Amino acid sequence: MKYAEVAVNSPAAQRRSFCYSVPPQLNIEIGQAVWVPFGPRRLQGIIISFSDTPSFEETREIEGAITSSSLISSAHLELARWMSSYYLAPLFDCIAPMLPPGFERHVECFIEPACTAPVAADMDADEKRLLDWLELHKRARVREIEKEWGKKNAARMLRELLQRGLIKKTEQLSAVRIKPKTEQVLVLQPDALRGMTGRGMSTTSKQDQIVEFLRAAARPVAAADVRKQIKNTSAAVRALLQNGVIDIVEREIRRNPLERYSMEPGQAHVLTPGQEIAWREIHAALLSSEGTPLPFLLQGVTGSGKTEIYLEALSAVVAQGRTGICLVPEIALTPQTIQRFAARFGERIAVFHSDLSPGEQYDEWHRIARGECDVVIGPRSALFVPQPRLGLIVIDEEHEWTYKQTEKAPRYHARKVAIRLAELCRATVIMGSATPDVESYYLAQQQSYRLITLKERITVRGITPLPQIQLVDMRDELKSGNRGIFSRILRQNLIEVLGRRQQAILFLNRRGSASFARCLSCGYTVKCPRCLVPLHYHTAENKLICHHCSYRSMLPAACPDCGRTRISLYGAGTQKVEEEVRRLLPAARIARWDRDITVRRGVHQEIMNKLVRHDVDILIGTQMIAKGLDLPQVTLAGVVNADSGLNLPDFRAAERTFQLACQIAGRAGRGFAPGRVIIQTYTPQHYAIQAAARHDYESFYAGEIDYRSRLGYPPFSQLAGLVFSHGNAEVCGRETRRMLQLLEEQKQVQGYAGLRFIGPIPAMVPRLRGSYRWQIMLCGTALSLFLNSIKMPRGWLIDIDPVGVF
DNA sequence: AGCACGCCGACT
DNA sequence: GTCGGCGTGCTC
Repeated sequence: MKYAEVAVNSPAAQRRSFCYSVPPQLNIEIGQAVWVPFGPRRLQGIIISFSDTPSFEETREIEGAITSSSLISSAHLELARWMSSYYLAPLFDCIAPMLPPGFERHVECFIEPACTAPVAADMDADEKRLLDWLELHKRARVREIEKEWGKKNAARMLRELLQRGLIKKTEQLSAVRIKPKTEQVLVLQPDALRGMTGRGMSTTSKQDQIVEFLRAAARPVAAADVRKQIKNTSAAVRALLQNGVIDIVEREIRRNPLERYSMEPGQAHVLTPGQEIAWREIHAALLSSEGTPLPFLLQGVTGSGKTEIYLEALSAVVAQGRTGICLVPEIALTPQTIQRFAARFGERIAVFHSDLSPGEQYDEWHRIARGECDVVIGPRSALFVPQPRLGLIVIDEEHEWTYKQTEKAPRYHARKVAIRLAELCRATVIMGSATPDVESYYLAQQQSYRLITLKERITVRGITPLPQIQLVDMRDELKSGNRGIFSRILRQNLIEVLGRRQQAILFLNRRGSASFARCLSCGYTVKCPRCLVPLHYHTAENKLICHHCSYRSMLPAACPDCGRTRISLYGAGTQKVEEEVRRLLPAARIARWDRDITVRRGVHQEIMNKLVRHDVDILIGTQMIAKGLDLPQVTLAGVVNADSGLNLPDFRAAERTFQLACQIAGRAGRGFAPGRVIIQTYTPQHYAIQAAARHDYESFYAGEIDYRSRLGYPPFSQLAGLVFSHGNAEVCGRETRRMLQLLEEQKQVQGYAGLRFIGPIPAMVPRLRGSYRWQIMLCGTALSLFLNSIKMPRGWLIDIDPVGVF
């Protein structure tokens, strides 16, 4: 007897696999998908290994194969196992992103009336109504009944009626939602053609027109295309089919997401001497065949030609007969990048992301699996496409936090997973950024990565210096009685830009903007007396709370610093900025670009087009506009509130602020006119602000790494976040305190030195979907290993290496 | 997730 | 007394 370890698609499975016996007649391999019995139902599972001895006493049998061959390569399976153990995530959840789109299917439950005559005596009115309703519908989904009668009520009634044998429960697999798309093709039958000519072609009947059209095309033509050329063809086509003149066959067609992008073939750029030096080093590593090369960290300011290096490297890998993956932070914001890739690789690229229709995803995945794509571009999930012979993974803008999955398990970081995957495939990794993640830069300093720097910025003006940055101390504005959003100098510059018929970008750091208290007189932000971090305002309790030590206080009536009673919750939204600009410059054409207005598909493109056509003078937006915009007419970039992000209860706040300020600075002066950047701040002395103003990554890094080492934050330690959610606030508090005690005990038992716990404190989002949320932070080393030894009850969520706050 | 079981408070 | 909420354990 043969046994198989199966990763089953059930939250109950968690990180375990389940052992099943393999029926002798069933021929299956590792990585194949199977149906397995699991409790009372059937689930999808993936075979992860075989053995001759069962790892469980009473195994059940695999019911059958879903696919005829393996879906997952051994490298990917190994990657999934590693992710499961490192991120403490269910094994199946780690495999799921590697499966073909539309693969996951669940069993639906149906209810139908049983044949037995109902005994009316012991039924209530609702139950009678339900039976009548079922009699009418014959067969209904449990979901529908729940919707009609309410979840709890439905569950109770169904249980009782089922027990009394008045209804039957049946199961059925949910329908396959994604299939290959096909079209009907008209094929001219060669011998039938002779008969036609014999009959004379003088008439221009519909039939003749169609035959003539097909003959001219000299190949099978889609019925839809014929219909487009010749109107009202259906009767004629039917007749031709009946007479055997043509045949109609189904042909599989590809849904091509690249059709949305224009694909003008582009020429390979000539590398500048600076790029040439960088490229030579990477090229040498790509050619070398000894083991896995060290990952590259390519540091270069906006416009220094990182993309050109990526393209060169991918071309070189493709020339070796291998393939590449290029990760981008957010696909919707990178049409220009995709266009450049399409120009270089033409049809042999694939775009893979969740905005594609399910059909497009399906087609792209299978194209990739067949080895038809040299390069796959996509967000973090594109890392898991079945790219054969993977030779290179590019991670563009590697510092971006979109590379961390936070909302669902596995809460992985694409950078870390990419490096692990590259090890397994002996592939190279190139990470690029103008402002590398401090942790990445540290690893480069430690020689774990190879650092390559591109220093020159290239625009249409040739090698161009970065735009001049001016810091504006907003406290001075307050002192001189200006309580507006804009400083006098920013106002002046906006007016000038409009006068010169150029464009401006106004950037607003909205994260946490309304959630801390600031004195309007002196600019002081209310801080925790114990931890000195800004207190965070929680609407639910109407209190300020410290996210380090749970200190609480009311909103102070007077400023603790200057004593005046001008404390208020600080924050200005994009709408407010827009109003202000309209008041200030009534003639300006303004566009707003943030999360609120970009839910609809195509809105990005709409705004982009307007900007390019110069139908917009001033663009106002949040983080979203900091990235990727390449508009030559933009000569002014204003950061309205550079330091509002600095006050977030997040040790990466300074890093974020620096990165955003640098990115914004990169937006201005990309055309023929030089650009200007104005940064408004209440803390001009802060090293992140100072460094950003000088475009000085090195000095930012020096300040930041010093801060991190003093506080023992990453890269000098590892973090893990534990979040507990529960409908009852009391239970939440109790359970998190119990967990903290358990953690402390385990720390003692296992002798973990240098491990500390922060919390329990309410999560940043203290209530979510009716549940209260509390969190505990762990700061130490080898946290996956440590947490592995702790039993996590229901309701806990684990985030290893969290980015941002919960 | 779903389901069964068992424990306590609120009622006929 | 018992109905039903909710916490807990189990699924190869």
